[in-house]
Amino acid sequence: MLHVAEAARVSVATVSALINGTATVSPELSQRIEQAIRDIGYKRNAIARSLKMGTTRTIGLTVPHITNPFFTDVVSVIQQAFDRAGYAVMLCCTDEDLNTQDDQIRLLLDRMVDGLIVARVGDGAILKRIVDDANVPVVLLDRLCEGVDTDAVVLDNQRAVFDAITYLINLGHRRIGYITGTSDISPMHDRMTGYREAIHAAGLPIAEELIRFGNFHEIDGYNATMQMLSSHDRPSAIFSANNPMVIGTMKAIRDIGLSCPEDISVACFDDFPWSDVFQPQLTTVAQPVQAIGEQAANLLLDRLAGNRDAPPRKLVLKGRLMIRNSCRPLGAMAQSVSA
Amino acid sequence: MLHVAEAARVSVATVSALINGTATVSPELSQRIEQAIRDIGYKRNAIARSLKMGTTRTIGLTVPHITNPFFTDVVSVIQQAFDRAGYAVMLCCTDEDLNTQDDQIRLLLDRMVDGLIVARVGDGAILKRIVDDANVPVVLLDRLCEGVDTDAVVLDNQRAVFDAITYLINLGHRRIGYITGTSDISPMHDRMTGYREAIHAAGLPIAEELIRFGNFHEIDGYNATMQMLSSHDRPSAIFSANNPMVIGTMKAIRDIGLSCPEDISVACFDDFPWSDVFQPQLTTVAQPVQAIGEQAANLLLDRLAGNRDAPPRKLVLKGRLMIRNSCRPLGAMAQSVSA
DNA sequence: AACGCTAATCTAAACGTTTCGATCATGTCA
DNA sequence: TGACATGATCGAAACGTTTAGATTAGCGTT
Repeated sequence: MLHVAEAARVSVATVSALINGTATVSPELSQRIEQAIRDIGYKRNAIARSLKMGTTRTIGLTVPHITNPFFTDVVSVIQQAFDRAGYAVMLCCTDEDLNTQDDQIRLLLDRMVDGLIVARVGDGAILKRIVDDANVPVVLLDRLCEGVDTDAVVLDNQRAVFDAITYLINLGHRRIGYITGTSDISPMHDRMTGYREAIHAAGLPIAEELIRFGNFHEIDGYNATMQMLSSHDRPSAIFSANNPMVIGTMKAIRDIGLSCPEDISVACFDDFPWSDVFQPQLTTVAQPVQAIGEQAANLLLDRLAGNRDAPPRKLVLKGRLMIRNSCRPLGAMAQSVSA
Repeated sequence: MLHVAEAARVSVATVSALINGTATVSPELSQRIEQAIRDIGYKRNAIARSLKMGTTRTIGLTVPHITNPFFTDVVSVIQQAFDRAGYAVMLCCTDEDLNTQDDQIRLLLDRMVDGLIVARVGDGAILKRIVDDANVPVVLLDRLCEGVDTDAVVLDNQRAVFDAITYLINLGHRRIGYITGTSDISPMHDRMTGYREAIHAAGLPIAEELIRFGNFHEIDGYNATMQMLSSHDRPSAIFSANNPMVIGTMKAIRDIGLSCPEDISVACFDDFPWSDVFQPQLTTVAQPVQAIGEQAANLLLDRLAGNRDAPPRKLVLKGRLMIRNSCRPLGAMAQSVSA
C-alpha cells in the first residue's frame, strides 16, 4: 500500500479510504490510485488488516472424521455457506481424540478465528474452559457438551432411534443387537436411550449382551458383529448407531457366511448417497444434513453479524427413517407378508 | 505480551526471547516471566507473529468436491500430515467452477498461506497467472495444468483405464460405453486416451455414440446411461471415468429395469470403502489415496522447509484394478466359464 | 586501574494495515 | 471582508509481535 501511495503521490490514508470506501476521495486521486494499484498489482494484506481490525473473517471447524459421510456432507454445506458469506474455513479432524481436539482448537484460537463450529469429542471439561476463555462465538454441531451453554444444532437422536427400533420390533424382531460408539458424547447416549425405551415400550427384556461398544470405526463394527453372531443365541436384527461401523457389520455378516436380509436384518444411523442402488438397500435413519449444516452456519453468522448477547439457541432437528429392504419380517408377520 | 512484560518487570524483548528460545534469559527472569504468563493466561497472537515473520504456518487446499470419496480421503490424509507438521489447513471446495476457484485461491493468497495444494478446475490460464504472481510453493493434485510448471502428484490415468478396458475386452465385451467428465482437465483427457487405446489395441472400432460427457455429478451419469441404454444397439458394459457419476449409472440401470451384472457390466474409476460389501460389488480402479495425499503433503512440506530451488517434481502413481463381480463374461468366454 | 570480553537485558524500528484528529483549500453567507 | 461550514487529504499512532543493535554489568587480564 505504501508503494501504491507513493506511485499515486498520495498518502496511505487516502489509498485505504478509497479501497474501503470509508471516506470520499476526489475522482482525480481515485483514478491515480486505481491506476497505481493496477500497475503494481497491489493486493491488500489480509494479515495486517486482521491484526489491526481484530477480525480474520475465518472460522474454525472441527469434526471427528471427515471420512464419515455424515460429516463429509455437513462440512461441505458449512463450507459453502461461509464461502458465500466471504469467510474462509479452517478445517480440523480430531480423529475422535481429545488431546488432538484441544490442541487444534487452541491452534485455531491463536490464529484469531472469528468463530468456531465444533463437533466435539470426549469429555467437555477442557473444551468448556477453552471456550470460556476465548471470547469468540461457538456453535456445537451434532454433539452437545455438558456445561457449555452455547448455540447448538443437534438431532433428536433418541426419537430417531426409538422409531427405527420400533420399526424392527413391528417387523417381528425380538432380539435386536445394538452397536454404538462410546457413550460419553450426547448423540450416542441419546441413541442408546432411544433403543432402551423402544425395547421397553414393547414390553421386551433388555439383553445386555446384545449391546456392544466400539470406537466409531469400521473395524469396531466388524468385531462387535462377529461377537454377536458367534453366540449361541444370536440376534435376528442389528442396528448400528454409527455409519462407518455398519460397513464392518456387513463385512462380518458376509465373512461368517450369512446374508442380509435373509439371515439377519440390518439398519443403521446416517444415510449413504448410494443406499438405494446397491443390495441390500440399507434401511437407515437419515439426518437432514443440508439443514444441519445451514443452521449451524446461520447461527454462527448471526453471532458474527453482531448478535452476541442473545441467549444460547439450541436447534433440534428430526431424523427420517428411510425404509428399504435390509430388514425382513419375522415369524407370523413374515408368513402374512409372504402369503 | 506487553502485560506479561510489565507484570514480570522486564521488556517485551525478553519475554519474546524466552518464549521463542532465541536468546538466553536468566533463571530468575525466566521464572518471573513464566509466572506472569500463567497468571495472565497469555497466549501468543499468531496473527501479529505472522505479520512480522511473513509466514502463517497455514496452507490452502482446494478441491472440486469434498463429497467425492476420492477427494474426501485425500483431504483427510493431507489434513493429518499438515496437522502433524504444525500447519493449519484452509479448505476450499470449488464445486468444479472456475470463477469460484480463482476467487478462493486469491482469498487464500491474501491471507498469506505459506503454500497451496490445488486440484484444479477448468482452464489453467488464470491459475497460471495467480500462481506466478504469488511466490508461494504450489503442488498440483490429481490434475496437471498446462503451463504451470510446478510440483505435482497424479495418477497414471491412461494406463489405469487402458487396463480396465482391456479387462472388459478380455471378458468378451465389444461395445463398451464410456462416461467421462469434461475433458479439459488432464485426468479426464488421459483416461479417455486410455479408453481409445485399449479399444484400438484390441482391433475394435471406436463407437463415438458410446462416449458421453457429463459434469462429474450423479445426475450426469444418470442421463448419460439412460441415453446409451435407450438406444437400439446398447453397450454390454459401461465404464464411468468418475466416481459420483457411477451412482447415476447404477440408478439408471435400475430404473430402466435392467440389472448388473446380468444385463450389463459396470466398472468405474475410484474405489469406494463399501465396494466389497454390497451387491453388485463394483469392479473399480483404486487410486492409492493414502500415498497421493502423503506425497502431495511431503512435496509441499519440503518446499516449505526451504527447498525452493529444486526443479519441479512430478510424481506419477499407479492405479490398481480391483476386480469384483460387476462385470460378467460374454459370448464364448461366458460359456467356458459357466461350463 | 584500565581494558576487553561475555552474557543478559533493553530500546526502538519494523511488519502493513486502519483510523482519529489535524490541516488546508474552497465556497457561502452575513 | 471576515467568519465559518464543508469536503478532501494527510500525519501519525496503534494493532502485537520479532529482532538488530545498543547498553549494562560482571569478570578476568594485563
